[in-house]
Amino acid sequence: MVAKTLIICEKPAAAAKIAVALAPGQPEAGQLNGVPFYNFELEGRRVTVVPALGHLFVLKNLKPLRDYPCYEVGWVPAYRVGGRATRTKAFIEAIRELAKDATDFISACDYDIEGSVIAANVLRFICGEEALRRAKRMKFSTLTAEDLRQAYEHLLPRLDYELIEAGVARHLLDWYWGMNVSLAMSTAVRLAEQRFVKLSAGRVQTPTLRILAEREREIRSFKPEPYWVVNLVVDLNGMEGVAEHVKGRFSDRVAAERVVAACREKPARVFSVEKHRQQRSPPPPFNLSDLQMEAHRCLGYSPLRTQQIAQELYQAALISYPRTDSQKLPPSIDFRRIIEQIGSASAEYRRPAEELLSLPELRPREGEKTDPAHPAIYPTGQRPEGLTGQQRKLYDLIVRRFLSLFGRPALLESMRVDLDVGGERFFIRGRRVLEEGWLKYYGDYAATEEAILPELQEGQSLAVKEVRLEERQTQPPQRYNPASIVKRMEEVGIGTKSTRAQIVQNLYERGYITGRQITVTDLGMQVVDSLLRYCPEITSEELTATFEREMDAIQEGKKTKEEVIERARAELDRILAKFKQHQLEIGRLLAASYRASLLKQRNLGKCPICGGELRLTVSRATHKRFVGCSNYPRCHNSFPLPQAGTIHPLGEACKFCGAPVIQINRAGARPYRMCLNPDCPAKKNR
DNA sequence: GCAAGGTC
Repeated sequence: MVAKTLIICEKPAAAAKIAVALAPGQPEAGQLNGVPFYNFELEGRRVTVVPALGHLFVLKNLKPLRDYPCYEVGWVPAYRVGGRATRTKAFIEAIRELAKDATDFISACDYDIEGSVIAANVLRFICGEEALRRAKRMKFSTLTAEDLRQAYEHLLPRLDYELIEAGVARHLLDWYWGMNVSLAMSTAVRLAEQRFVKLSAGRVQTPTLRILAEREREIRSFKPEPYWVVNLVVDLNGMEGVAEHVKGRFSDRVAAERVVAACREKPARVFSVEKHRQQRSPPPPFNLSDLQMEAHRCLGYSPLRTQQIAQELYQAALISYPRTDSQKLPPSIDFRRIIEQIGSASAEYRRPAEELLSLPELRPREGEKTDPAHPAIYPTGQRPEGLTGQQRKLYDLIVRRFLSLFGRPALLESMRVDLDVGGERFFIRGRRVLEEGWLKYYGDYAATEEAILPELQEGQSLAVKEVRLEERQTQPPQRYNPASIVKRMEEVGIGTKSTRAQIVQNLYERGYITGRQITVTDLGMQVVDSLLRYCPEITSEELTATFEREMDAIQEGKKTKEEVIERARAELDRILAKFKQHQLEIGRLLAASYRASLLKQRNLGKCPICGGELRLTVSRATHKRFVGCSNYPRCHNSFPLPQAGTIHPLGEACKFCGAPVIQINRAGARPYRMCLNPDCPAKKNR
């Protein structure tokens, strides 16, 4: 029998690249139940390259989760857990079939902790312990043909068992902490109130919730304080301008009034005119989190939505791999070809593409961040066809960002004019673009607001149209939105590029947070409070850091997986025992805040007639939903509602009639906003 | 039912 090597890859795209790189000619491509694989001969051996689909095996409790602590878990095929990952069944079966006559095995998954676990589980559970023991390892950091061939020629003689052990420990620790604390909270509510509420906690989700809860507390306890500003409306050679007093905020009204009095009936004299020129370089290439931030800012997409659309564009071969941290684009990418193709595919990119192609050299701006496996996100140049509206917009953002990278820096001129009025000093700033550079390629996404001031001379006298005293209030800190909290998670080092957006989404689904400007619900606040008291470890990003140190120790052979697991169990035993002692009290608090959150969720706004709460209500007679007043039967105010879709209060009053505004989300339709009042004057003219 | 991590 001819020897046969089975090369196991992390994903289909990697399998294709590895096969093409290693095969002497064109590899023979096959399929088993929709799972691609590749055959070729190399130095007298048969080689088969087959992909996994990420993790094909996941941890599952071995007996029903009735009580905690529970540490009995094992690996099972991913398709057997929940209704998801159904495709993994075909992958497991295809690998089993292709492994039948294999004599040698190579792991060619990503050389990181998860990739090592993916390959090890495939080997152990599909190919057998013997295969796991004898398998060799391809080690590469990019999927270029050159790197892949090198990795094959210099095969590591064994798997990195320490890395695998570290990876398995990570899975177990996350399961132990997450499942047990989640189970403890749900059990507490069930025992205290005989009802089930799906509650969860985890190494990443709980510190994230805590960050949001701390911001919520700052906002709730914020006491706005008044302050005053003095503004000067002046005539700048025929153009109206508003100058600000150099002192900025006056905490004392009397002092501000004195300034106003000092300026009254006096002309303004131009005291000084300062101009500065500054260059602004293009922003770096997109990695996933930068794309998520920018798509939120420019297009209003949630990070999860952006990730989904980017995945679709990747699968349509329009952009490179989106789950990357890298802000770098290696010169091996054929920038000239890509820009040519972008320019010829669409009229709107033709001019920018032609301009860039006329440059002597195409060198992109790069950022600092790197990724071991993938470059930054860039368009492939393939002609887009049949895109949905959202896909088209995200693609446009990616293309324009890419083109911007090659543009010259923009040249901006900023101007500061200081004015003197009766001995009081004011200033006004202007800004204009002298050379557009990359800004014109980034188009509307480049937010450079110009404020062009006319030429003014020192000593020149200007007419003062008005001296304004304005009372303002200090503002509470800004709320996070889904994009900024994902960014914050990245900064504090929790979650991964692939999971952060989903974890934030889970916080919404648990009812812990709500709104695009994120508000933490009573339930979310109580979850954080309870855990801060009884399991503070899980509320801190330090737990991730601790895990990472433990993983490093296992990789370096300083600790064994068993020691690490044993210590975690002992710590959890102690924490969970304390939790259990107080579970009735914890359960009552959690249940009470859960009820309060549900009630608030039904509140859509104030009743314009009696000042009560307008509430989402279901009619006993017809089972249809409508909006009723909390003061019923004293107040009979009510509004009809559309019967399909989910309803979200926006906390705003209609500009035209004062009724609360709601948003309706329907599957397959774009969310729309409406005010509750069917007789609103704004609806009359349609 | 309950995590976090890979993937399409």
